[in-house]
Amino acid sequence: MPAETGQEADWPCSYGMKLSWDINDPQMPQAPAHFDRFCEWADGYVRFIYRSDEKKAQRHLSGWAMRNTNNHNGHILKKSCLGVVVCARACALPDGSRLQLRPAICDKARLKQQKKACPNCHSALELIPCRGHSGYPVTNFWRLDGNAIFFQAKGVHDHPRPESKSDTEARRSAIKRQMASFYQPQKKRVRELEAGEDQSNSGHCNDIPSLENPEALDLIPDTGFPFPGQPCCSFPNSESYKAPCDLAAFQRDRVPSLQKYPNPRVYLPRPPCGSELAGPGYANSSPYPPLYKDSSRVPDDTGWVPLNALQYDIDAFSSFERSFDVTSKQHGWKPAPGKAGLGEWTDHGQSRAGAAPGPYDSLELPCRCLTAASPGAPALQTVITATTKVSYQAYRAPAPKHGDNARQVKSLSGCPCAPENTQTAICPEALDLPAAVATEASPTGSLPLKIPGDRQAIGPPLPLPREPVPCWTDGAEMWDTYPPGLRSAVGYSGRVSPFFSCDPEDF
DNA sequence: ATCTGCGGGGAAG
DNA sequence: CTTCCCCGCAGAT
Repeated sequence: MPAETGQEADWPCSYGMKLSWDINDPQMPQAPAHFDRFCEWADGYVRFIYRSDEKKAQRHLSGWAMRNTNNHNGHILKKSCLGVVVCARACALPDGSRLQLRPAICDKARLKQQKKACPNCHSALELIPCRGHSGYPVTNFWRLDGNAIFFQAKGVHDHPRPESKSDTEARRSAIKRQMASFYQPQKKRVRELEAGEDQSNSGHCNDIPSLENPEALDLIPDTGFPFPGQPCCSFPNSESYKAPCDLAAFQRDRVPSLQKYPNPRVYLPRPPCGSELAGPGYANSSPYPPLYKDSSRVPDDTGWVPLNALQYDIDAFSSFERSFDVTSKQHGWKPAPGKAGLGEWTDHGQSRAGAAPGPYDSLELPCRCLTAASPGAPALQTVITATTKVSYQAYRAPAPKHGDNARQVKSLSGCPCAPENTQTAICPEALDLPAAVATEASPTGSLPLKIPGDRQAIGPPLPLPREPVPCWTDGAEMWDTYPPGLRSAVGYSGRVSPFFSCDPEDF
């Protein structure tokens, strides 16, 4: 029977990728020998098999903002990515990072969210849609079968990570707990202050702006609170990790070309490490062919650092909107160090032409559950894309035409990632290691042929880790017991303090 | 108020 | 026919 083994804890590779299956298969692997640990930031064409009692899997959670999408198949839940909400001006937060809010899942709530202003510079917020799957949003599929929950992701997120839901929830609960004993006394004080101060709320700061607003607690820096940081997935393949990642160069090459487009949206903080390179969508439709040149450069680590640990909560900020006018004094976008001239985010438009992948780079380094294997190994070879009520209910075997090929590929891949080297399990991001790059698609620059639908995935080898990433969470309950912040307890404090302290110079 | 899942239905290839 | 997406409904949080 399937059972998690002790060694599984350190298993750096996805079991889901080691088995040959597709979410649409009539029969899923029976009694898997092992299960994957929950991957909150699944990205790329990956598959995981979770225990049916895995809480997060049961809830179909994801760090990405995924909304339910009807696939007309009651057995398979399909969810598509909503992208990320960012400041239209790409203003830099106090710590230099960028705002990356989690889009509300509910349409109405999302519209409402977008009407709000950037909590940092007050300019408009912008929703960057996900186009990581051949121009369409990345999709995730969930299927409960027996004692396992099968997960399959299709597409490579082409945008920064939004704040994860678990981060938000954990942060709030932790902060609330900590503030519990502090709240009452401060609340009283705030009221006293408010009573004696300007009520206009214009360009004004309160010492303690939002204790009145529970949501605002999200903005309160809590240096003593260990953020979960990004869940760390292991880097299965040391080779791919070292790989050609010359995303920095790639980016340099790409940026100029992006400027030729109407609405270039460029995130430059970090090397793109590959999503576009590996993603099928980009492989065949991106106007910016991947170029690999100088691989000697080590990408800097500035810019789009995911703010998972500390995302501004728009609602929370509402109180600030009422109380402060930061617009006039707020600094605008600042080029990331070393990226001057390249990081300009010029696009303020809301849409990208057609279904083509957005003309912008994603510097954010989404978690790639490097389940892929060696650079030459095919990624997940999904043949059947979504699930259609008809095909699924008919339980018809995968079309031989493509299915056979896919199977072959699958068997070949077999998750060669083998890295069982637990050392590689260290989160590269935490170590500031250069992002790994996946070049499988075409180290030489050649592009995979355009293949309709998911079959594209078969062509390009895997979406290799364009970044260090990892997504394993340590234990289902890790969110309740944050490990020391991998990314930034300090950053959190830094980003928020300005609002909290209301230092006049910060506004 | 939101999240989440379901299902109808239309558009596009 | 397949695959996508949008929309509304309803139950759960």
